[in-house]
This record gives sequence, C-alpha cells and structure tokens, in this order.
Amino acid sequence: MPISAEETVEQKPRRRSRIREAHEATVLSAAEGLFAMNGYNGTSIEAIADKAGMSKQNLLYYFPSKEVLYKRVLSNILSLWVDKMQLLEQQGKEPADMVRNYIQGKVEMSRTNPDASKVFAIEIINGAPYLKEYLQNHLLPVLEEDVKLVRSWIAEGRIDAVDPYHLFFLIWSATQTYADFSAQVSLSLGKDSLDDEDFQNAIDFLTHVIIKGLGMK
Amino acid sequence: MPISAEETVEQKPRRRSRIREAHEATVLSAAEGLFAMNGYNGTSIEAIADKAGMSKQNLLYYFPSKEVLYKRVLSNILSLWVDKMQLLEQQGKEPADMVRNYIQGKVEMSRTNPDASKVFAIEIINGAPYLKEYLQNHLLPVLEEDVKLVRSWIAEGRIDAVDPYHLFFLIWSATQTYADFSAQVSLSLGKDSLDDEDFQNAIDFLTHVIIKGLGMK
DNA sequence: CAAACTTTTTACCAAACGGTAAAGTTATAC
DNA sequence: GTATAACTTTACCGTTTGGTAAAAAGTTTG
Repeated sequence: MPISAEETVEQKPRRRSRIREAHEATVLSAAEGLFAMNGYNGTSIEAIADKAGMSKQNLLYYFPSKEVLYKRVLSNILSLWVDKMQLLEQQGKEPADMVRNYIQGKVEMSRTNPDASKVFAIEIINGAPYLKEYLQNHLLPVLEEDVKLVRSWIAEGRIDAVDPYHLFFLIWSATQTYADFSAQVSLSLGKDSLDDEDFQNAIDFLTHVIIKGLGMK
Repeated sequence: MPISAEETVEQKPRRRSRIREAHEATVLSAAEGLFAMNGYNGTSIEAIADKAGMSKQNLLYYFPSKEVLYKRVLSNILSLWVDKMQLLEQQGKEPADMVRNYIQGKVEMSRTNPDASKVFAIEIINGAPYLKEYLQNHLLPVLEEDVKLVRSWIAEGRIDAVDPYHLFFLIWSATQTYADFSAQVSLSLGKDSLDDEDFQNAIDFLTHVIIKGLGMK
C-alpha cells in the first residue's frame, strides 16, 4: 500500500484547536499560582483543575501527568527569565545605564510575575532537579558573556575591581526578593501588599547603592 | 482528698529522659534537612523517621503530628534567626563596622545553617502562614529599632539618605541567597558546592558594595 | 449529513499518607 | 526486686492522590 500524499512529510498539520490553546493557558496559569503558594507536592491536580474550572480528568486530557504540567509551567517561566537576565541586552552605552536598566527590569519582573518568581525560587531551593540542565545550557552562556562585559569595565577602570559573579548574585537576589519574600517585605513595611511606590523605592534604593558601590559614574 | 506535696507547685520535675532529648534532636535535624529539600508536603513522616533511624510510629510518640514537628523545626530556626538579624547587637562603634559584622554574621549563618535558611525561605515564599505572627511579634520590634539606628546615622550625615527598610531587605536577600540559592550559585561558579573561599569572596564583595554604596567610611 | 476527530464525563483503582489503638519491652525509682 | 513510667513494636484504618479505561457528547470537515 503506497503512502498517500496527506500522510507524508509534515505529519498532517491539523491545527491545534483554539479550545486546546485556551484551556492549556488557563490551566498553566492556575497551576503557576498554586505551585507558587503550595509547592509541587502541596498542589493536587484536582485543585488546579478546580481553579481552572474543569474536571481533574479533563485536565489530564490536556496534560497527561502532573509532572508534565509542572515542567510546562517551569519552561514557560524560564523563557521569560533568562532573557531578562542578560545584561548585554540592556540599552545604554554607559555601564551605569546598563546596570540601572537591568535592576529596573528585574524589579519590574518581580512586580508583574511574582508567582513565576516563586515557582522558580522553590525549584532552586530544592536543588533545581528539573532546572539544572536548562540553566547549564541557557543561563550559563548568557552569564559568561555578562561576566566578560563586567571584566572589561574593570579592565578599563570604569568600575571597581569586584568579583563579577557575586555582582550578579547580588542583583538577582535583591530584585527577586520583592517577589519571593513579599510576605516578609510587606509585613516589615506594615502593609498588606506592595504598591507601585514600594517597587519604585526598591529600584531607587538598589540602583543608588549598587552603582555607587561599584564606583561608577 | 488533700493535695499531696508531690503533686503540687512545680509539677513533679521527673526529668525528661536523656533518650527523649536525644531522639527529639535527631528527629528535628532529620526533619529540617528533608523539609529543606522537599518542602512540608513533599516530606513524609516515614521518610523523616527513616532518616532518624526509627519507626514512623515511634516518631509519632515523640511528636504527635507532622504539623507539631514542623512547627518545632520552625521555632528552632527562628531562635537562631532573629538574633542574627539585630544590627544593634553588632559590635563596633563605627556604622561601617556594624554593617560589616552584620553582613559577615549573616553569610556565616548561610554557610553553617543552609537547611534552616531554606526551610525559612520556603515558609516565607508560601506566604508565611505559620510565621506571620512570630515575625510580627519578634522580628518587627528588632527591625524597628535597627531602622531608627540607621535613621540616626542619616541624620548625623554619616551615611547617604537611603530608605532603611530596603537596606535590610537588601542585606537579608543578598546574604541568604548563598544558602537558599546555593544550587544556582554553585552552578554559576562551575562547582559542585561552595567552599570557604567562596563565602569569603561573598563577604568581601558585599561589604565593599554596600558600605561604599551607602557612602560610609 | 456523515465520518473523523476532539473534548468532556462517568466510573474506578492501587499506592501513599497521616494518624490511632493497644500490646509488648526496657529502663528507672523506691 | 518490683511497681511505675518511658519507650518501641505490631497491626490497622480512612482519606487523599495521581492516574487509567472507556463511553458519551460536541465539533469540524468533506
């Protein structure tokens, strides 16, 4: 029996239905929120299904297992993440401008995607079982380039001779804390939640201390 | 029937047996490690019992429920924690010395008690359900005093006029990241784990940037 | 409209988990 | 040495959870 034209080459495109696309998106969003709040093991697929407005079995039709769903959530997050982590991509010719933009972008990310940040954080705290490989392949190359850039600034005497790696650890932790540790931050500030002014204060403070602390400008 | 002497006043000291004290300690330590690695829901009491070298039922004799055990772990951690968080307690007359000691103490804590830091972190990320009250009552007063101290430094012109609260958020996050995010940090540095030199580099870097960034010295 | 495919519902299950009850064993105090 | 309290083991149980099987309902395409 000869292979007919339709069966060959491009595996029948048969477009993904709109329903699937829409439902997968709601499920992923519901899952992100619950994973952020209760972690992987603290979140049942039934709870995710409830929040997404569908039955557990229906959810399992779209995502064959909890692990697959979790990995999809992670992979969604990472595509957001690593981009923002590239210092070189920041606009500005002056080192100070680039660092300022970098800090601002990361704080904004904490404000707009706190759940993503939390899921990422829990995953790293737990030893990054699913992320290690991805970080190895995607974060590290970006980081290495950025480290080179910072080293060139040092060589040109434009900033103090500090360890570039620890500079990134500082910026990552200080900016993500406004998402990950928002409970502690808002408690300390005596508020129920953080508002735009708080985030602006964070940006102002961090840019001041880090830029001055590096001996820039 | 009159109350006899033994039954009164001091509730019969009947010293807690050495066995109980020793076993509770091993269980608490085992639990801390597993909670740090897998979170509350990801850790079964059977797994904790295994790691502590006893049966699940025997563990339940010492800790009547998983929740009670978890709260004991948290409370152990917090007694370590809040002390180290007091800037005022740091030695040194100069602001720079106090900040230096504070940073150093917190980084050392990340090195010696990484699991405690992780359990604390996960708890905060998840919204601090068990901790909120404790932090309200114990961390906040300490923080308020420290904020006042920093404000007095600003008033005396000894440091730049920055927001004191954000200063503490910065120091907490930047120092705890070496425990909580050690997987990401060591991956970035191309190592299996962090050694003493890495922690010393962290201390040197952070003290340089923060002290200079605050306009001290 | 009918065939083919996608989506949803109904029914079910084995394993893991937190916890209880009670009997059996060991250590301590008098 | 024996009574009492502290500790350990054995046996068990209800619930929750991740996942499967298959039928029913709905949608799309020729």
